[in-house]
Amino acid sequence: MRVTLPDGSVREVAAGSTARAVAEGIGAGLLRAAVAAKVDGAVWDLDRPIERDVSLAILTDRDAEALEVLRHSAAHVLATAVRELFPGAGIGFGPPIEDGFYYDFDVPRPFLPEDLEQIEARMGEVARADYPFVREVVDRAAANRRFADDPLKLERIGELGDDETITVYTDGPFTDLCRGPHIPRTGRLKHFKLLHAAGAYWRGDEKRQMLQRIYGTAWFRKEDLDAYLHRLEEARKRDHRILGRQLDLYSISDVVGPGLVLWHPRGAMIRWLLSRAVEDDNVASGYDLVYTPNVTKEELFRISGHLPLYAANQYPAMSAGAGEAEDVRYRVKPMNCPMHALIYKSQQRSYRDLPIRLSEVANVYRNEKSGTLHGLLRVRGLSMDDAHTFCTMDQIEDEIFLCLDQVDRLVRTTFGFELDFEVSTRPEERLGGDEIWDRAEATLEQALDRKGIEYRIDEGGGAFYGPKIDIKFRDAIGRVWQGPTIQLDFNLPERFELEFTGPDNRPHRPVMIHRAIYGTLERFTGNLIEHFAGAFPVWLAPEQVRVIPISDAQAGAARDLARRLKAAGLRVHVDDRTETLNYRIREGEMQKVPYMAVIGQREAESGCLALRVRGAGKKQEIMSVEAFLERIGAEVRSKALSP
RNA sequence: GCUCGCGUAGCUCAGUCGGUAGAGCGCAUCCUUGGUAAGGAUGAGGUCACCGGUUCGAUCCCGGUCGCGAGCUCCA
Repeated sequence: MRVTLPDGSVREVAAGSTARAVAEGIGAGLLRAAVAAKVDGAVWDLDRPIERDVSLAILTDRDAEALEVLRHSAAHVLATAVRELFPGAGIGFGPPIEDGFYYDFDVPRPFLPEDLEQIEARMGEVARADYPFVREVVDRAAANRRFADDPLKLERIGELGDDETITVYTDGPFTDLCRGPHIPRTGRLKHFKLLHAAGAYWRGDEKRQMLQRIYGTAWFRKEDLDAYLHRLEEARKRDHRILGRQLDLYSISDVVGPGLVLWHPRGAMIRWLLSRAVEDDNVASGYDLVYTPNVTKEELFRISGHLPLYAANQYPAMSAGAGEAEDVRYRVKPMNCPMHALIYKSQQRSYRDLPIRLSEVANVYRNEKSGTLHGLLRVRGLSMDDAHTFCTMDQIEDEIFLCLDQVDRLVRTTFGFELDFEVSTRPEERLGGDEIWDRAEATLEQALDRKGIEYRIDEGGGAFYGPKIDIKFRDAIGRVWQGPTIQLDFNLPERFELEFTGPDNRPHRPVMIHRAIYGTLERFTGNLIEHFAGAFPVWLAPEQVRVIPISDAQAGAARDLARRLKAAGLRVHVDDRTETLNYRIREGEMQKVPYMAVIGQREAESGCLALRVRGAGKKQEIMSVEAFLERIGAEVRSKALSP
């Protein structure tokens, strides 16, 4: 039997040999590091016999796929411990996930933090017992017998096709229905931690029973585990809900309602600067600005087709205004597109008028489920930087290109975010013929190709009314957020009977493109708070300079300086409270003000300032006011990312 | 929306096995006029989320409501 290794070399081994034997033959170091094997592209257990000629790669603790194997095995060890401590616990699924694993259990009461400690300790014992993970192929009858007491597993077995091999894995006292593969022995699991428990519906279906899910993480090296836990800690410290309060950016009041944001002056400044940035870019890019009402007759959403489909997400209807018929109902708008469509429709359009690009930073309200609300990231009152382009099929590519340009400027360049593109294609149920979809999908891809952008394809992930481009971005600590979307729409033009007159003097239907760059100002601001950990770049900082006189004697000079800086368009405060210098410096640092200009006797006399740069510690620079203005002015103009 | 947990001063949190509460920060006043991350003193501030029940008595026990958190689900 011939085994081909990744370097192209071929080894002759006896049929029924294992990947472990091959690794052993190559070297003791590789054997020690070996976790699993890749056999003809599929991940296998190290000890699974190989019966035919294959290509084989040994997966070591440096391979991402090996880490998945470890985590999946950690889930089994977790289940092993739970089964011992909570006999009779039903077992659901226990997959590896990004950064860890979970396992769902059917138990009479939820797990408490004390339970997790106990379970984690027991997991350690299971790991140290160094049980082998034993793979067995069983037939359906045997599987059903073995899991007779586990209805959740029986359900899964019932779904397996007749052509599928059913395997079970046993580690010590615990046997689980599982496709595998696993680490060879539980002793390989050394660095892990249980993180938290929460309810989770069986198969994610809220109509089905709720299981208790335990989340954990596992790594090959202690440093990796520590780094991950540190990353969690770091993320906690960057939480925009905490920073939002500390920096006095926004609040959400019970009295106003959940998911409805009160923007305080400092947060409002950030929001205003962001919306100005996108509006400036819109105008420069050839969009027209429009404004539309916050409430409309419900009829509008009947025409658009959002009722009844979307009604659950809308605030309930209110009755008509004074003097109108009782049965006229109004709704707060959850989106702008129908109104923009009506602006399009307000006059006859010629193909010569297209594309027509309408943009609006607008408040819309969506009655999101209470459980989904989360600080600024998930709200009910949304400020969308919305735009709708009406164009011909032939113009789509250029219009998409324009959107991608905006994304590039406003998101990638301005904030240094790495972007990740995904094209979602036609779903099963859709509007419009294949010919239109072929063209539309190809056009999206052409625009991306033309811009030299790499992208993934989410096959069948598009909306019923058109394909789209989803753009995700990665923040300073590696977290991925949903960013801009560019969505084609064949439906709304249909429903509103939008037309333009073509060169053939006949009516044609335009295509609509929905697009948001920031998405919503709430979410994007929340992302930025976490990305910058509250330390906004100078152009975006609500307070750019804090002027601090050392003693009362310099208060006048400090106010003069502040006046000069404000005249140059800067956002400046003077902190001349009767607190010590140390105290005021500390407060300025904690408020993350990018620059503090300290004015003592020497500076007051020489017309200079002692500049303290945020985060730079004791280092200070004495400079003239002119030099400072030049420096900060350049940073604001260029939207510099530091300090 | 569902499951579980939580809700004490503006903030962060102690505490009360049922007898109406405490710290630090912040705030106010006074002293200190300070050269780069907390100078000192005094003081004000709480129907212990809200409604109902049990009890001689509830912030504490029970039920409900609202809000928050972790998830599930969904999405910008």
